[in-house]
Amino acid sequence: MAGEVRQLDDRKLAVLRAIVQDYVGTEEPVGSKALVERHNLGVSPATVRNDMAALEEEGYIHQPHTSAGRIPTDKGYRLFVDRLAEVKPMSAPERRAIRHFLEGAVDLDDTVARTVRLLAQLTRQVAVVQYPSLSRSTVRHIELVALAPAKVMLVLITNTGRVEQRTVDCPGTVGETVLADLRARINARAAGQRLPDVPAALEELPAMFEQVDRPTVTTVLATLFEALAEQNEERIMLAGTANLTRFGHDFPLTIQPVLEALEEQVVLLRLLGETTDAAMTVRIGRENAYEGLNSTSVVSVGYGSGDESVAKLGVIGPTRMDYPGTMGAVRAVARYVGQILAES
Amino acid sequence: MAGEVRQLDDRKLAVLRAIVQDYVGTEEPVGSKALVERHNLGVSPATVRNDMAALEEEGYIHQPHTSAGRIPTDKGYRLFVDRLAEVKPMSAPERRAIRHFLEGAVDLDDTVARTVRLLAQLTRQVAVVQYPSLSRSTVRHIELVALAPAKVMLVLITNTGRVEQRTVDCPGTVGETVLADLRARINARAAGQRLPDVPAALEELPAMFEQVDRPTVTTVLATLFEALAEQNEERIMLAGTANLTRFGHDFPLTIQPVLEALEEQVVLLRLLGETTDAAMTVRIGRENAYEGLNSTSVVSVGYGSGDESVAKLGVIGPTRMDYPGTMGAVRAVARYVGQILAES
DNA sequence: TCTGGCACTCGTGCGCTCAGAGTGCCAAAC
DNA sequence: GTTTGGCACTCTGAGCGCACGAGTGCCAGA
Repeated sequence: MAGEVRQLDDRKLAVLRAIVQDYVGTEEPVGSKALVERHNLGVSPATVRNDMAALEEEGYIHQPHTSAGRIPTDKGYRLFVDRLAEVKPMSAPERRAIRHFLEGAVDLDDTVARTVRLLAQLTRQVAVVQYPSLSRSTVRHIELVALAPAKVMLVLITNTGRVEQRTVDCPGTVGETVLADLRARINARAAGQRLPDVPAALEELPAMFEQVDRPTVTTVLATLFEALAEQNEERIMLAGTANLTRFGHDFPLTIQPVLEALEEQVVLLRLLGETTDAAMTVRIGRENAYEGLNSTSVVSVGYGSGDESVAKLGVIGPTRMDYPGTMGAVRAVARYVGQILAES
Repeated sequence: MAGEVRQLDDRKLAVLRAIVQDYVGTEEPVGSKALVERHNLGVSPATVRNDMAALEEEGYIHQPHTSAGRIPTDKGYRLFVDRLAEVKPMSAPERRAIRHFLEGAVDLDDTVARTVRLLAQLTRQVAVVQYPSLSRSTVRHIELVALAPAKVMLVLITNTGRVEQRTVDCPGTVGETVLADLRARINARAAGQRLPDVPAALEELPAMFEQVDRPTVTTVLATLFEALAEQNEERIMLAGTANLTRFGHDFPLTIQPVLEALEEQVVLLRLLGETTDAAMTVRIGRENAYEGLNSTSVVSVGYGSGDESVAKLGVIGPTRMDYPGTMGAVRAVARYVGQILAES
């Protein structure tokens, strides 16, 4: 790989950069003449043509038909992102606006909702935000409420502000004192624990109750563990689907599988799951595992309160997208959501 | 209006019905010859042509160009829905499947999510489900949890299974006993009350506490009332946007405003809000207040646990949609969600 | 009141041509 | 050796003309 790249001298790389920039802007194959006109490369079209031929030979660009201009391939975008582009930072006013908009949120739902809309608007693409994940967060409080003689509502509140709730059908009548006792003991042991550690912390609990009450206790605990484990813990919010209409000319064909993918939470979760925690991840075209997204790129990054990344967010757009701008917006938004979450 | 309709004899109505049915099926303007071939009307094409001319005169159908077939106008669909079509009931296996699918839900979120996906799948259109509204529901329990010396978390649980939560910053330290007292008193008065009635029921509460604690009490109550009033109580879930791709040929133009509308919860809420409670509402084309939905139809109906309709659900599709089938699906789903909610 | 016939309209698809943009290659210049 | 200008070649897309077919409106006769 590195060998291949080394064969391309600086001017060829400049040509590739120019091709990507122009194509992203105009959405039309770019030819040698137009290229020298718009970027002052200091060489003639003929020279550029030679370079283009070399770039095509290496698989970085491709021409749709003979005698049309060139468009970048996935591999070309990849090189562009890795070596030719710099993340474009947000301007100070933009950063202020982001922060201000996110600060207005009243609760976690609202924060996520605002984040996703903001991201969609900034990038003019489809934005995806995963809720702060349960697996990394800790128990703030667990509440038990009697609804009926043999029916209990269980509410789980996490440090990220998330609330999960379940109704439990108990095997027998549940006394108010037993319930209060159970509530107190559960919280004493579970509060502050990371969610995956909770079952272990509560292991010995049934033994501490009288024989009669044990079935109730175990039933409640079972439901609690279920809520903890529930993979539907992984929720996602979406915005900006209207931006799909700006995808391109041949778009009815492109847009259908994308819309389908967006409807499948599982697909989106896996998509974001591929993000390596620390840095920003860019998946270009066929690099995406999901087939329907083969002509789109995904830019994603982890975010979280404090140092730890507890969830991910990202943007989905056509491979022909403004990578520097998109990456800048994604990074900025992730940073600010993290701050907001840390504060609340 | 009634006068105009009376001028159309039975055969003309039959012709209109046939035109609607054919156009919905084929998506192409339907001509007189094709019409007599596919429906045995017992008359010749020429006769049908005369009837068509009359129908066009009255504004029920319209031809895109001279010498093309006819397509129904909004007014034509309206007449079709009002007088010519019968709601097509779901088959027994379909009903069983619906019920079975909805019964698998674990909580309210899940119920709504399943409902909306089901509706989208059945109608092959875009489905919208409003969460059971807070304003009609009653308080099941209100929970207060101390998070920090001067920080309290407030959790509101309704009889529809919905959970709202807020953190409250109190003016001073809050003692555990005061908190327990407050919790008990709030619940004693508010439990079972309809949400709008809660403020009145808690009016005299601050006076029952010692002077020192009153600021805390009023702050907590203020947040509670805010949570009750919050218009964001009105949440909505959406599914089936991928079905937009089946909208029609000129679809890039049609689809954009629709996607925009779908992103705006406010628009959707107003849309469903127009539903009159009892019966099913059908808004055809320009009958929709929102401009972007001028070439779509909305079929919506209220649903709820028991007799009372606490929320609404519906379907958005092209004006050229299968009204009888869609209406049947919407009605059936609404009925079963109501049952499921009543049981839980 | 319905029907068959007939002339008329118009959109669509097909084949054709032509201009323009872009390329590849080659020989000359730097 | 690299760059440049020139030239022939290719291909797409727009524009045009034409024939076809579907569909209509109207009229005279049943």
